[in-house]
Amino acid sequence: MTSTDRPVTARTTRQRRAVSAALVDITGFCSAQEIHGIVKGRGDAVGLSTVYRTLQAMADSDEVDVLRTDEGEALYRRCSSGHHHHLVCRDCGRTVEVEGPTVERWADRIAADHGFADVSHTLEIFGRCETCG
Amino acid sequence: MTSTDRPVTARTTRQRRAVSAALVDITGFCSAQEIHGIVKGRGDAVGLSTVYRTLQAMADSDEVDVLRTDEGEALYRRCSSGHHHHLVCRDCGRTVEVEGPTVERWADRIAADHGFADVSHTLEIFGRCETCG
DNA sequence: AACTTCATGGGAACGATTTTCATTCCCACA
DNA sequence: TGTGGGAATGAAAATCGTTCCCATGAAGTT
Repeated sequence: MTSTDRPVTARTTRQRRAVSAALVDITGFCSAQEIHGIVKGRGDAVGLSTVYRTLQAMADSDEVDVLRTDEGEALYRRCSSGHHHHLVCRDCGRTVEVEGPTVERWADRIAADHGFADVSHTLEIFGRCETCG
Repeated sequence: MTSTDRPVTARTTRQRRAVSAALVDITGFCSAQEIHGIVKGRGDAVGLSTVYRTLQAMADSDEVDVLRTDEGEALYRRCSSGHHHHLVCRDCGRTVEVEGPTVERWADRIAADHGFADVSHTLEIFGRCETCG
């Protein structure tokens, strides 16, 4: 009785390969539509719905990171596994993955102090990188 | 030559008062539509567009905090001024404003280490509060 | 090759938010 | 107290990212 019954087996299709390939060449975060554009620009024809589905699946299995624009748009980027945060350039989108035992501890502590359990958090840092200085 | 030319004078209207009043009674974060519902439920008729506009204006002048659902929906809540973050209960929406010199410094430092300037960040902590335990 | 199940894609559907624009309302000033 | 005009309102239409539907095509299995 799984909540969302996803397929038993995951298949390797041309479309999924195309999306993965596009993600490799991306340095910063991209929206689903941008990724769709990149894939299409390469001559690989992939439906927009498929791009969304694939990206979502990859997010579920932690193959990509997702973050949200101020306007609520979802941005994707392939990532290393494990818990980490991002330092994103406001101008060029360049992204650096950062880890922070300090913040993790801080967040957990604050939450505990207030009697909150089962804690998680979101944290993104924005700025302008050297190149865009 | 201001980028977005907003009105010279801000007027006090019945609608804005209604939205402000609704915000006072809210403990956690609410969506614009929920706030619209609350206002309407009280008998004050206010257009949805107006609620959106008012909330946005209040956000611009830091009278309310805005955060985004995982699904990208905007949630509003009145707040104290100054830079702070939130500890939000996943179940009941109860919110605690928290300050964290530690994180602020950490974020600035990380950014500086990577050559990023003009730094800002977003941080929200989620958990389950005692009452919902 | 036959078959079963999953995946695809194009367009319709959705839902939150924004815009449009004709109408109504504040409010500074006469 | 009256009034002019910019500001605010709201109903409906427009946006726009994202998801759903479902007939058709492809993967992997036997």
